[in-house]
Amino acid sequence: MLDSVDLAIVRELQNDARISNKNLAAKVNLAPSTCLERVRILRQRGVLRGFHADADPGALGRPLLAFITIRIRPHTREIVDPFITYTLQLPETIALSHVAGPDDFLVQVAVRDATHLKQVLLECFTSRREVTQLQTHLVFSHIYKWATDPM
Amino acid sequence: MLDSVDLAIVRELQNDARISNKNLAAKVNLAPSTCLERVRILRQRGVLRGFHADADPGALGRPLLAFITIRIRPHTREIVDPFITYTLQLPETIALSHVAGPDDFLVQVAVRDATHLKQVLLECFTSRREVTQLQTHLVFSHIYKWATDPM
DNA sequence: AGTGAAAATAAGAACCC
DNA sequence: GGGTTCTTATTTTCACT
Repeated sequence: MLDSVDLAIVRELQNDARISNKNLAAKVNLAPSTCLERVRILRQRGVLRGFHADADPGALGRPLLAFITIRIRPHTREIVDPFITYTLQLPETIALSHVAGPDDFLVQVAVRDATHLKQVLLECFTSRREVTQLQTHLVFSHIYKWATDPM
Repeated sequence: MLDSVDLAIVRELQNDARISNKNLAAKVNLAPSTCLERVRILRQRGVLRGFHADADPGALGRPLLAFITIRIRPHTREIVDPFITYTLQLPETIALSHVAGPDDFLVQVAVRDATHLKQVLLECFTSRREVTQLQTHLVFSHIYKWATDPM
């Protein structure tokens, strides 16, 4: 499906999405026009889903990160779907994972401080009837590997 | 610190890091040269930390995502630091969070299939002496909100 | 800080191998 | 599928406000 040149293109764009097509082409040993076409196809096929700036949450007034594991009951579509919609609409929510395991959801939030976190937990989550259990993991440090390693 | 124009620039780049400077300038009502300078300063100040392509893990041969919560003992620097280094070096690791809460670490992994996941769990984590407890959450769906909502 | 115009550079299209 | 060239567009610098 993806050849080594495609993988190289993806890797470069994972590391720097704002690299110019000319530079990208040079890095992967292609002519600019060929490289442009490859990128276009990768986007069209959904291999490259988007390009996003990574902004410091602290600079944006949300220095505190936390993971919240949540169990809800009953775990039916009628309860699950509205819960997902509700959680995603919260400005504090950064990411939401629907998971199988000890918990049902893993919500990542970015907040101003501990008071703000408490408020989100109590007012947004524990107050909801379907939420039966909730655990909070305060994030000390978070490292994201933007580029996928080869297997 | 950041005025509303800076916030608008950050928001646009979070949504599309490959937007041209010309278009970005038009969206935030600045001249291209002014916009370019603002972006330069935002990068220099560390507000914008980088720009990354979001690639489909499935297309890269890792369709299965999982969160692994890990407790280690003892929780001392001599044990913690090597554990972090070790985990980050695993090709399957996508993200690592050092957290306070019921668990010590939250590791996000991308794997080929259930067999690969089992292998990672058994060979990479449970086999390590410092790992005292481990729980796996298989990810059904994962939604990431790239742009930070205003508070 | 912000702008507009000029020079340098890159993108994108047409065409060929 | 890949490359070269050419036209168009964008980026980036700089003198000025």
